[in-house]
Amino acid sequence: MSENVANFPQPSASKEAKDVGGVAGQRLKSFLERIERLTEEKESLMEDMKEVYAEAKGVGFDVKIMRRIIKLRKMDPEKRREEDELLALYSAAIGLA
Amino acid sequence: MSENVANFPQPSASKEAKDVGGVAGQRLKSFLERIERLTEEKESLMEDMKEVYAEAKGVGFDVKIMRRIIKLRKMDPEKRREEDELLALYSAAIGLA
Amino acid sequence: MSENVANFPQPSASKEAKDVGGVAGQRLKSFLERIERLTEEKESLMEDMKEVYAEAKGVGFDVKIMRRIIKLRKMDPEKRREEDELLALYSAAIGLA
Amino acid sequence: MSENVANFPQPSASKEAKDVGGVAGQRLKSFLERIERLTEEKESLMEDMKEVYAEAKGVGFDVKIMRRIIKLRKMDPEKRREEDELLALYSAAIGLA
DNA sequence: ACCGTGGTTAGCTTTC
DNA sequence: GAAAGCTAACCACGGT
Repeated sequence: MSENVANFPQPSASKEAKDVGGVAGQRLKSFLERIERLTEEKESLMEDMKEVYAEAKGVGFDVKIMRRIIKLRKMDPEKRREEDELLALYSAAIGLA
Repeated sequence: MSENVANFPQPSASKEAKDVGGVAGQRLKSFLERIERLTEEKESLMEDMKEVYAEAKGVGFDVKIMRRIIKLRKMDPEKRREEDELLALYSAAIGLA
Repeated sequence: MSENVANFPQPSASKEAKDVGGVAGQRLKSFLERIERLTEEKESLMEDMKEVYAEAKGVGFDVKIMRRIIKLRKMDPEKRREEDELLALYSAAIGLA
Repeated sequence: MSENVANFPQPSASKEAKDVGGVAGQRLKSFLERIERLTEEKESLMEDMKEVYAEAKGVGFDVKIMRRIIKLRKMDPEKRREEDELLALYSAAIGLA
């Protein structure tokens, strides 16, 4: 297990609270801001997606089914075929319609 | 990677669909029923929990805060202390109130 | 919106920290303990479920497929049929295998 | 409840399976592709975020705490203050450290 | 009464 | 292979 090597200098007597961390503080802030920027962009895209779904729903498409389709299209065809086969086998074995 | 050793016998000519799997089918069914039974019990408990929260809310307690308290009580005190300390350190370093 | 009617008495000068809340504190504690008891039982059941899945996996069943079966068995047959039909319709419409 | 107004024409005798849906099929495909494009972009951003966290971790920062900080910075300060106050009140009431 | 939002839970991925 | 963290689906609540 690695210790927090970024542990702040822990100055025994810092006069200014804002100095806590010093350079490390700047570094941390930078990381956080990068994350926050990316998060904003991500949320923007998620908004867009919601709008697309809403529009599709507005013209009568079933969103839940659309999601299933998206998933299916994303899957490897071979893997999908195998899983479906196994599902059919299990279903038959227990008498599930 | 281990193959599905429980692969059903795959009789080339089973007369009855319900026979697919045979003994394995019975075994599978048993597993599924055990899971389903446990799931029912779990859902019953979750219902009970919801009722407790509802009652607490009814007499004016804030459910969200209650959940936070539950979480805190569940945490190892030492670990919690360490995390809070680190949080305070980081907060100070970036000037977060 | 209702205020927190359970707001504690907020004694202006409580000598003992443990007196904060008084009767309400007792009430809160009781709620929390009920929740925690139920949570324990729930987690125990979840452990049991994990064990069942592990056992099934141990004899060669595919856990992921088992989960799908469980879901299917839980669904209303009519609703399931409708969804599958819609899925087939959409799939055909976009030329998905 | 609104019916699926986008229900496909359901031609009683479509000669070509790929014709199912016709115009609606094109429309659906378009929606799906828009979603998939946005999803790709989102996943790319998520990759970036993971890299930032990995880099931060690499120089010794605690990722879990960073996430807590991000959350705190995102919260409305006033709301946060209120919740913390309530948490403190409840904690005191039940004698939680 | 429905829509939208927030929170919780379950499933999947990845790490150890 | 087990455990943890993250993501996506589900659900219930509050708002309009």
